[in-house]
Amino acid sequence: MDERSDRTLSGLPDTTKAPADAVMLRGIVHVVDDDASLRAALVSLCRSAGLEAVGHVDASELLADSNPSRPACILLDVRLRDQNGLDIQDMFQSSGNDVPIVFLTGYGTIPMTVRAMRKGAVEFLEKPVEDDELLGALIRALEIDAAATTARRDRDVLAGRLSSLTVRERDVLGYAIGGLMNKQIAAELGISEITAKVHKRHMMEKMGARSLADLIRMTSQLGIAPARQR
Amino acid sequence: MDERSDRTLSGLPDTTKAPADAVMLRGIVHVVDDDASLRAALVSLCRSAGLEAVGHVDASELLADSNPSRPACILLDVRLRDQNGLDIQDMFQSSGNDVPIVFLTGYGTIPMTVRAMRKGAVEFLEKPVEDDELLGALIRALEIDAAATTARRDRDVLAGRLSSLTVRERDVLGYAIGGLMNKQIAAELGISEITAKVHKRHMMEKMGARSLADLIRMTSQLGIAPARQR
DNA sequence: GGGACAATTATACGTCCGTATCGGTGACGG
DNA sequence: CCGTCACCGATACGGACGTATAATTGTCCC
Repeated sequence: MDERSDRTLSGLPDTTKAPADAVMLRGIVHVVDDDASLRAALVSLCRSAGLEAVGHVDASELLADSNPSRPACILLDVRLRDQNGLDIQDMFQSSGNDVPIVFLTGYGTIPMTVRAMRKGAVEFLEKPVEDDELLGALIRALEIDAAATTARRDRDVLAGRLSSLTVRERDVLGYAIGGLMNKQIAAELGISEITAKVHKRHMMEKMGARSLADLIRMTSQLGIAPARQR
Repeated sequence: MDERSDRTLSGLPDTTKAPADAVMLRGIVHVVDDDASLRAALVSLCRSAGLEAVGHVDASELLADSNPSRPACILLDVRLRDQNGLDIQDMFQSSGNDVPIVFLTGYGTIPMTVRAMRKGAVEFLEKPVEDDELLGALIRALEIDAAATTARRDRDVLAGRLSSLTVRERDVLGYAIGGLMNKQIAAELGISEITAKVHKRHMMEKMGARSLADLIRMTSQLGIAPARQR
């Protein structure tokens, strides 16, 4: 059953022209600090500025729960009781979670700053920090993740369609985006041209691609390279 | 069998698999420091490590001469006599020159580090610096620019082909990469399908595109969006 | 055993594409 | 004045494409 009736140019809902989505689904700030009183103060500061916020003693919950459906950012103390904030950043990265991180530290050094920023930290702030400066950084982080979230969601839709392809359909896709003719694709797979056409047709339907141009844009977004070039 | 012996996806020479190119055309380190003795010491340190290096009192020469044909990087002191290294970084960016910068400073702060790193600095080092650390950073910067240089060169070739198109050919390109049929392109331009075919043919030849897939990859590399989507 | 699905092949029809060949207009510069 | 170039148009042909219709085989699972 095909229920992709209302699709846009690339077969995806047009998120770029739907700011309501990003506004309705507001971001959340995860405050990670093992000092209970400071944590509470940071959380309440966020809330007073209209930002949703929750506190965490450590980052284990956040590392386990990678919920990519909602914009989020992390306010992370560099020096925790039993962990290093920079190592936590590494763990997020190696687990493929690119949630924006705002660092906060009492005893920061320039090498630490370099390391954190090089790995994509949004900010690296020193305690004591101005409220406005901190909130500004968090808002910026949330905006970054809001954009990343919509992009990731689009990408997941495409990845889902891709995974719905059969082996043969996936084969044909690889050659089709290389600009090969049906006849060449068939020869490459050792089947008749007619069969290749059938696979191609099914593939285009499943991918929701209206044209070869559409398909190529989708695959390049998914990082798929042609199996062979014409 | 095919004859794709020495061509890549976009019809350009495969620079990614030609390390000889990056090795033969070695990078150059531009040392910018207004302290003559320190500048000389840094230059000789680079040369002792086999890196080509030249010294500059200020960055005006570098800003004026944007020679993108050769890999380079800049070793920049944050505090110069009459200029701020971070402002120089800004000027490079606003002039479209993305040459990698390694900062060196005696009195650095974390906010300065954040600012520099956020704008793409490769490293932010404090004086006194270990020779190995500095050289490592410079080598990394040169490698970054070597990759950027080849990418830019490829891009320039494509941009050159694009600029060789006539107005009509450029129009047709915009619609063709949207997946429109010749008939639709002709209707869009208010001309006959035959004429549209002619323009398309010339366009494909000038762009060096063997297939629509080729063309789309080129245009996406150039940041060209379809004029209309099918 | 039968239903669902993937993979395969075939014939046939209309459309689209690329190309070749021919011709006409207007603008620009040597 | 004439060559060059951009732009426009037409006819025609072979091949490629998309689609519809139909059929066979094998596998997996209930």
